[in-house]
Amino acid sequence: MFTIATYNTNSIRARLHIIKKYIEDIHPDCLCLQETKVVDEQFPKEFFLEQKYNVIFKGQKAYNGVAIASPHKIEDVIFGFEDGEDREEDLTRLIRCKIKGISIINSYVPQGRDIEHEQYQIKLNWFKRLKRLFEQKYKKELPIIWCGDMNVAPTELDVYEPEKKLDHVCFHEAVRRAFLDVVSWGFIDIFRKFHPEPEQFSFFDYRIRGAVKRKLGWRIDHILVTKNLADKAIDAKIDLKYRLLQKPSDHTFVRALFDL
DNA sequence: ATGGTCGACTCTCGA
Repeated sequence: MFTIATYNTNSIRARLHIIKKYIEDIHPDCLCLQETKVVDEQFPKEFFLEQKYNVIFKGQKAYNGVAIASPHKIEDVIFGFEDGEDREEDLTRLIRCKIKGISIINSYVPQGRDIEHEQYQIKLNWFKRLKRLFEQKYKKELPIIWCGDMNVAPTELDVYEPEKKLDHVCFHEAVRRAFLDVVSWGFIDIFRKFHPEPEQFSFFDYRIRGAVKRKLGWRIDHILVTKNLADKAIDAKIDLKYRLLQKPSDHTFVRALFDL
């Protein structure tokens, strides 16, 4: 059995009690975290060691930050794309490694702010760079997991009132096309394989009152896997329970299980 | 219902 989970923490230091409970309950073989919002000197490394987890991370002050934690050996650690275009920020948004022979790519894709904003072009370019990364440095026949906060609802099933989100940076046609182009390299949306039904959301904006109850959410946290892993997948879940345990945060854990 | 809050950090930003 191999379990991978992804969670946008929106400050790892504010969510340690949630992560502790999740590790105790689920004991994921790989936990991919985004928006840790902490510089490396202040990263709660000791917390993970207490849970008997190894951890790799890179962050910056106030924004971004990614980490991968695992009870197993974490090998071949790389930050960023290493494509010659890496800005400082990219190193705190993309973290890659290998665990038990599986290549793991954990990404916190730039949100984009507004379709007119230059940040949106950076976001679209990010997906181009990811596509190139997979084409040049990975082999789709091998076991690979690309997961994280993609800041994209890929289809109209993945957001409430999609007809009103056409100009939203997480649903705009260009961003969906850019994301699906990376997926087309050789990935399967393993969550969707197990849950074709609507209203499966991983993110609820806490500014909207009663968003969970009213099902006003988005599915923007994804786990994509190559065929060889998809064939061994047993189940996938959105662990909403852990969101209800915390002070309003926005994202929750998404998890996939494999018979390995 | 087109809302409003949280976290980090400065006196506001990003989501």
